[in-house]
Amino acid sequence: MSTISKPVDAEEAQIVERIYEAVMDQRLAPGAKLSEAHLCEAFGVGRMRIRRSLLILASREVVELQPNRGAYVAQPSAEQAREIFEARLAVEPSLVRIAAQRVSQADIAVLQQHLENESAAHHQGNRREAIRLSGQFHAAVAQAAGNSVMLRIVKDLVTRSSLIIGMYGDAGFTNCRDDEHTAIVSALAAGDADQAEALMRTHLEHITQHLQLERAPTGAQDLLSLFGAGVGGAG
Amino acid sequence: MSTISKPVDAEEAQIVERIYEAVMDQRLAPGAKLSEAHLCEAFGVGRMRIRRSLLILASREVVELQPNRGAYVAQPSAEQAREIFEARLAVEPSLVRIAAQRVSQADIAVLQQHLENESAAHHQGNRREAIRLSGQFHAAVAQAAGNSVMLRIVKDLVTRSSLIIGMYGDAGFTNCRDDEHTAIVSALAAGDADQAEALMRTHLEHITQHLQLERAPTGAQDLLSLFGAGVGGAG
DNA sequence: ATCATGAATGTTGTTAACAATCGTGTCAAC
DNA sequence: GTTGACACGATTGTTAACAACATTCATGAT
Repeated sequence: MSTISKPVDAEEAQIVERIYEAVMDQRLAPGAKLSEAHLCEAFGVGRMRIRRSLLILASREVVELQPNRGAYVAQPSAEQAREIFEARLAVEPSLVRIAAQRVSQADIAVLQQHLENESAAHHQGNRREAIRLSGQFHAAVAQAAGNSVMLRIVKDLVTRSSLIIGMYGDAGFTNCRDDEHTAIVSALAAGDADQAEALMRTHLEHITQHLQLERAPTGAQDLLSLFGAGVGGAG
Repeated sequence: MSTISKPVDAEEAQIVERIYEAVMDQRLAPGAKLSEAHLCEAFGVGRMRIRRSLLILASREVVELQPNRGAYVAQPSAEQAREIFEARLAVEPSLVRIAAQRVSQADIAVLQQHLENESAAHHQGNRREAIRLSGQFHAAVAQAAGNSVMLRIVKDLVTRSSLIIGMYGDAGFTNCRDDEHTAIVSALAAGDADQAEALMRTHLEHITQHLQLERAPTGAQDLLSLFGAGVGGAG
């Protein structure tokens, strides 16, 4: 819907954007390998473009670049997960408050359309689309707030949240409950900044509560992260 | 003092970090050209490293990459400046609240040492150092809050704030008034989250008030941005 | 004198070949 | 049967040369 910026080149921005979306709707699982050659083939571009795109994604911590080993979709640690949701809790309530003070009718219409799309995806059982839209809702709020700087911040946080939910979330549990989204939009439409902020806060808390950060993360790299640091233990 | 992360390579991270600092203490003015060849010479590395570093900096919007023209230190527009300070106002009060709930004695000691350094730089008339430290103070708060995700966000915002102050700030006015920093640290030491948050909010508002966003930005590219679009004027 | 034109120069962007590293599979030894 | 070493294949990292583009300066015409 919106390229957040122009990382120097339109074609390159598109590659970054598509990988972003693939991470967001969990087509790319945490730890998935992103081979240069495969990406070159997939996008039909030279290796240089892919490398640059991967570097951008790495600088946003959506992928991890392991020297001489390649690029992998990031696997946020439990600590990083905590920090990311703490950051969202610090940013998004303030953000929705700003949005409440500034939304136009057109913005409200966009958000309501978004809610309908979410609902439709849910009823159609289109899980991927539901996840993607439920994440994009938070970016849509940032857009309604009219602050592209915060939009980028939120978008990065939401994308990494998708990874976290994929690793630590209850199986089958989607990003957000859409009825909570509906309530937020209602508060925005009513211009009730206090309620919008409160609803966003509880919404984010609900998401956090459905994480099991103490659980060993699911994925390929478990043994590495478990045993990589040393052999110490209670034995 | 702290490399925020490991963008794939230590040497590369150092280049990025040093350019960051040069922007922060206004050794690199907004609009300054960053020639690849010059940077290669300055850092003693190959062109590839420089290009990667510039790409990272561009993805953080600290430099702007103009196709076929080169890399320039970013020149935030008035609108971007508004968004950046709005973002800081949304993030940093919450951040200092978190810090108040979590700081250790060691963190307080670090912050107080920082205040002394700021004060010393002021009294010695070391303007660059004063500017740099006054920006780094906000990053130090993020570090005290124990959230590296928010640390990076704040660091990016503060760095871009330096550019904004360089373009729209009163001449000779430094980033922050250090006595306000002192008050914030006092509130943190007392564990008074409410006051810390309030102080940070007013502090940021004070900075914003000393900007003149409607003024034509100062800088090297003035003539281009002023006359690029047309010849109109009061002859 | 001013402006347009065009070559010359310097800078950036791209490509391809080469070097280095890592993972894997095989084979021998214990 | 398991373990270790070794060589092979594959992937990433680096370098250098080349191409494309923009800027600048000189030249000449109006």
